Amino acid sequence: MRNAEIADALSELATLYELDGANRFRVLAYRDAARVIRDSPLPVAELAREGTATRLQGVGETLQQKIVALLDEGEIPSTTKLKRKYPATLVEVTRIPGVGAKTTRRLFEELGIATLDDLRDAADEQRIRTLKGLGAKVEENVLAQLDRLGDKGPGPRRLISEVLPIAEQLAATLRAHPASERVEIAGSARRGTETCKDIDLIATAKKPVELAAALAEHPLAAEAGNPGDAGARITTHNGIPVDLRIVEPGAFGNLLQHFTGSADHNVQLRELALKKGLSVSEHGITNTETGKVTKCKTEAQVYRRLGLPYVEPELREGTGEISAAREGELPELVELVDVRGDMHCHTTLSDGLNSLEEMVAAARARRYSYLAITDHSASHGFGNDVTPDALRRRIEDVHALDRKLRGFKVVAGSEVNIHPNGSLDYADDLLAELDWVIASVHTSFRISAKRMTDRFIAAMDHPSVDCIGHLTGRQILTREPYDVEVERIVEKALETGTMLEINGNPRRRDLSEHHARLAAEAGVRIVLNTDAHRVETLANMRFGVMTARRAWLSADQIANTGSWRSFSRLRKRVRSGG
DNA sequence: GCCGTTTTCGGCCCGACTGTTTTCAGTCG
Repeated sequence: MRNAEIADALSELATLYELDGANRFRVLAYRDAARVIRDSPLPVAELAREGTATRLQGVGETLQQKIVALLDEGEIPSTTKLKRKYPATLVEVTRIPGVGAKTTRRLFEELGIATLDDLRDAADEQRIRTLKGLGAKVEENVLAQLDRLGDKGPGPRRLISEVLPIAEQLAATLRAHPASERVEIAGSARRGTETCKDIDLIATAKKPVELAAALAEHPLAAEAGNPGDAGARITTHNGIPVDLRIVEPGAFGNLLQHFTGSADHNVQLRELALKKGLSVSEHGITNTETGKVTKCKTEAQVYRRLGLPYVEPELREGTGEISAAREGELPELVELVDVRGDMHCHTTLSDGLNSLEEMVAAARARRYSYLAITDHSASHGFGNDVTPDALRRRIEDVHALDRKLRGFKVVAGSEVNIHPNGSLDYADDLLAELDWVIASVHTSFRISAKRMTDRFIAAMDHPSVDCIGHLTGRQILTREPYDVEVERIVEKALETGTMLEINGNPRRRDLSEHHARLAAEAGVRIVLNTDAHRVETLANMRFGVMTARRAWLSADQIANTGSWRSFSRLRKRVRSGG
């Protein structure tokens, strides 16, 4: 059973407990555990069977037993029991924004509302207002939320590549406005998460109302609330909610820190603060003894006041960064400027849109020192089928171009399919002629985790394979990762000296930050690649760097932050002419 | 239900907003 399914089961049970009026900290414990399990790079089902799932922060003996029961019986016994009391459909009702567990339970017990359809009928017939404490506004909200849900589901998350450029454009406009002083992007976009649901902007301004009005009148705004001196709220034409908050300069650091989050990071930070007699909020840091409030101009001051060094936004996920900060063990994170080359891109030879020469020129314009050309082996329908002869001619072309260039290395490579049996798409002698080989899976996704893992392991055992491409094949928001035993992959990568790629395509981000952290901690060499299919998408390197930073990686853990010479030395096979 | 450089028991973040209330509970981020 996948981590996501275990997490869903615990999360459902949390809601059932909540409906039942359980201690709210117990409910919180189930939700926390669900999140930790969902994000774990390890197979939690196996850990629970071995009795070692308790090493996950937030999972104790009780939850471990419930996971084992879930595996054995298909459902947690407490869930089965509670479902006799509350229909499972009530869990859906609690997902309506504005309707929580308490309200749902009353609607069920006093009006017999069990499903979303029941809820709509009751709101239509104005029966909700007959309950004490609930009125016409609640009915109005319920109907509005149900309509919205019918359209597209609740507040869709979007890829950061869709959201961040809009955030940057809005921030740039506001910065250029004469009324503005400081404008920063906050929220998940600043932390570099895979998806975002909205945009948070934090600003200080000489004339706050004018700056707020500038956002409300921005051409990207389809709807705007009333701009005031505290800020403004708009929705863009493509439906992204944007919140601008304007604050006095003296508390800019507090507000930026608060709205950058994450929620988990902030909770842990406040817990730490309380132990030091300090209470943290977006307005400042209060000494709980004296009541004295300290306001901070910068985030660094916020952290300093709590006795911590500055914590980079990408690390603020509540996954150990606060204790690392206390110990002075925060990593020095890799930056985009550290990246010296891109080892995965495509051209018109397979399914790319630009020529070899165009891709090289674009890489040089990015001030890289090297670029690997890695068209698909294409036995399975990626654009043109790159035959062995075509690949041989390509190798010659690449080498000829490389000889012409000074201070830049063009690398003759290929992204070779791994067949279901673990064999590769080209003959060994041809693979040996290549300077760089990425092995990837593009077909037969639905095989067992064991067979998929064996497939990768066979490829890593091949002497010509330098790197594994987009390990799990996931496409964020649209395709689940395929089942693969990441621990075994990591072990084999270490043993054979095979590198693992972080694919920077914003749809992939694969390795995920969780897998990348696991692999790098084990000592596997990581490569940041874009898998670009046109010159523009070489710029996706920024998303790869975001994943690397969220995986706590420093430049020295990433192979392509060094010169071509040093990169070359890190490959498992020493090649001629390298 | 989890967890421990102030605790193996007694804690477990903070504030804003909303709708319905005359002081607050529920919900949310």
